[in-house]
Amino acid sequence: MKPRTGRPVVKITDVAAMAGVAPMTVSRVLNAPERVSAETAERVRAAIETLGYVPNLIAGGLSSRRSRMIAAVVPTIASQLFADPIQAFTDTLERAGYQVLLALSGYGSHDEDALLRQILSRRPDGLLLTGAHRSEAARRLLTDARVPVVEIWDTAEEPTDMLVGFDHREVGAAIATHFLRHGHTDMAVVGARDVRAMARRQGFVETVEAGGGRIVAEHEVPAPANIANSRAAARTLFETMEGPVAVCCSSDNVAFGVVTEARLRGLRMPEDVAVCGFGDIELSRESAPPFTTVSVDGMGIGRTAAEFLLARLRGDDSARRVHIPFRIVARGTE
Amino acid sequence: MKPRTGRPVVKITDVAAMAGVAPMTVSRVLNAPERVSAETAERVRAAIETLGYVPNLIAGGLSSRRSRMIAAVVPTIASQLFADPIQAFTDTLERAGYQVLLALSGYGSHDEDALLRQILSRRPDGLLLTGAHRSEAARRLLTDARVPVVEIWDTAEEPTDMLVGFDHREVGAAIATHFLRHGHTDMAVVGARDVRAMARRQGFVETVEAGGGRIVAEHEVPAPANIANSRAAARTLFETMEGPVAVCCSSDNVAFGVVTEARLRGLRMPEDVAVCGFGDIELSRESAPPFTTVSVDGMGIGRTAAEFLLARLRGDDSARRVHIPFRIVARGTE
DNA sequence: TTGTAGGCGTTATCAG
DNA sequence: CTGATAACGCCTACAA
Repeated sequence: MKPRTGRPVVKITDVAAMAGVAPMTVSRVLNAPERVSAETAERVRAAIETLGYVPNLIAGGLSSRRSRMIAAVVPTIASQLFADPIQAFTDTLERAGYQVLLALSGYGSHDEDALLRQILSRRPDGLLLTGAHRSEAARRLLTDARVPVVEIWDTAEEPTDMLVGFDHREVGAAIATHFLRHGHTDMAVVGARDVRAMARRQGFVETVEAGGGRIVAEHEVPAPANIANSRAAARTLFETMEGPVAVCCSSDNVAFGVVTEARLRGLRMPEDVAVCGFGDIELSRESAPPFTTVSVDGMGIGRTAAEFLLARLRGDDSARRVHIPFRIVARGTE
Repeated sequence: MKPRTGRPVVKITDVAAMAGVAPMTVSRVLNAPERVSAETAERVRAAIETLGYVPNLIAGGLSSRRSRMIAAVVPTIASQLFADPIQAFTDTLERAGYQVLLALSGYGSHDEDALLRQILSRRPDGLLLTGAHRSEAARRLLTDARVPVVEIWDTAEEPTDMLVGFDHREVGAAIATHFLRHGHTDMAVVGARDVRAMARRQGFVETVEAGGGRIVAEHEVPAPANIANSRAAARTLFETMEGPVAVCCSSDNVAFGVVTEARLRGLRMPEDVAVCGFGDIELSRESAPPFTTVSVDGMGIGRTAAEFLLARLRGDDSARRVHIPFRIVARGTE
């Protein structure tokens, strides 16, 4: 923006002048071609081509009050976890003529309100937020902005607006049940301490204890969990454990670290160490040995979230909230 | 955007009215607080607070001709490869008050022009592009738009504008030299066929042949290369090879696949199979065994690219082109 | 330090 | 099917 030298950037009036039509007609050729005669459209398109006109969506957005932009907030792209949802979300919206503004929030509770304010100042037509627990201030910000919002990857009693998620406590409980069913009683928890990992942990611990098992160790690694820290935690765990253990990991990265250390130590899986990850990223399937993990349909979540927003943008005001199923994929580490 | 119900979204005139000042004063409080008296600023801030005013950057951008937005185009976020550059780029620009619009281009030659046109229609104040080889049309689009552009992660005789990259052929050559120096003569190439991977491959092959070695096998996997396809390629390679081989992989994902298969087959590394990856992602360091790879300072690239853009935006018009060093990190697979 | 006037480039709306 | 006119909400430039 802001050309300094040479001729200024081409605008709609330039195209209109060259084609011998009103600016509004150029606009129509671009946004509603069916409402322009074929010959006129042809002339206009020729002018656009020779002038190299690129429409100014900032001006268009101000006038139409539609930015044709959807913002998506995810914690990080350093993990594979959110790659699928983002990709599916983006693809679906692009096909509908929207662009996605991707914002990274990090895991610490870096002032989400400030980030939202920044985003909202661009007047997105819709918003995807990861997680479903927001401050009152954030919720007010969002409702005041009157923007459709989809929260994904979590669940809450009262979502801000629309929701495409699952219950992390249930995930933890499912892992516990799975381990218990396979006869494990001594369990360990290794992982990060972000909100959702904590929810999974809680579900796991509760269910283990209710089922007659016990938690023999807990090891924390900083979020987002990397392999190095997870291996370190695993080493500590293996040095102190006194018998077979089933380990509930907060992500596949963590699980990979645990499996790797177990293998290097010659521990048998699942006899000595059972492991379950979370995420079902390629590594869980294609490393050796592959390991058991929780699979969530990330692409489905992304696509559904996009469709919910599109429906709302089409004027369909029904509330939309779905829970996406998850499942444990057993791959030999129990 | 486009509220339908209830009161309309608060705008600058509402704040001005409540604070008893002109709209311009509110604008100043937000954008140049030092030019407003403390008391006035206080009143204005109070009004902003109670009304929940969120500035409209679309309107502001149209007026000021600055979008305060920088667009970044990367092939994918499915690989860890670009996570560091993106993160560093984003962090640096955020500190300077810019937001980053992340766009994914994919690897196929999906019409880059169309993507650029879309992006430019938002009038970004600057652009980061991955790769340095563009069509003439794309270059014209970019120069006509008069936007500062940094190309990263590659090099070219005539970059579009600024450049923070390295020569992929040199990378391939360095791997070849490394293998040759360790006494390898029979080499294989496994990997994707995207532009830059091909450049590395070319540098590798040339240097191997010039150095008296020979290429005994080449295996292709679709881009972006995943572990599964890489393992499959490795299996084929190992079934057909007749002696020790040094394998040049197009990425760490590929190398992980090769190392995994080699380990499962009981092949010794590096005696039977030497492996070198590209990217130095955590997996190369923290999987077992760790493997040799090429390390590039991704964060440095991202930060430098951001700084180049910021300098240009400050009005400094000097050309900026740097080559970022890379190095081979030997980790035991030779 | 604060205010006024005008315009940024496009599209909604209504008229022809 | 096409055009004229008036916003859209803010900021530049200038004036007081």
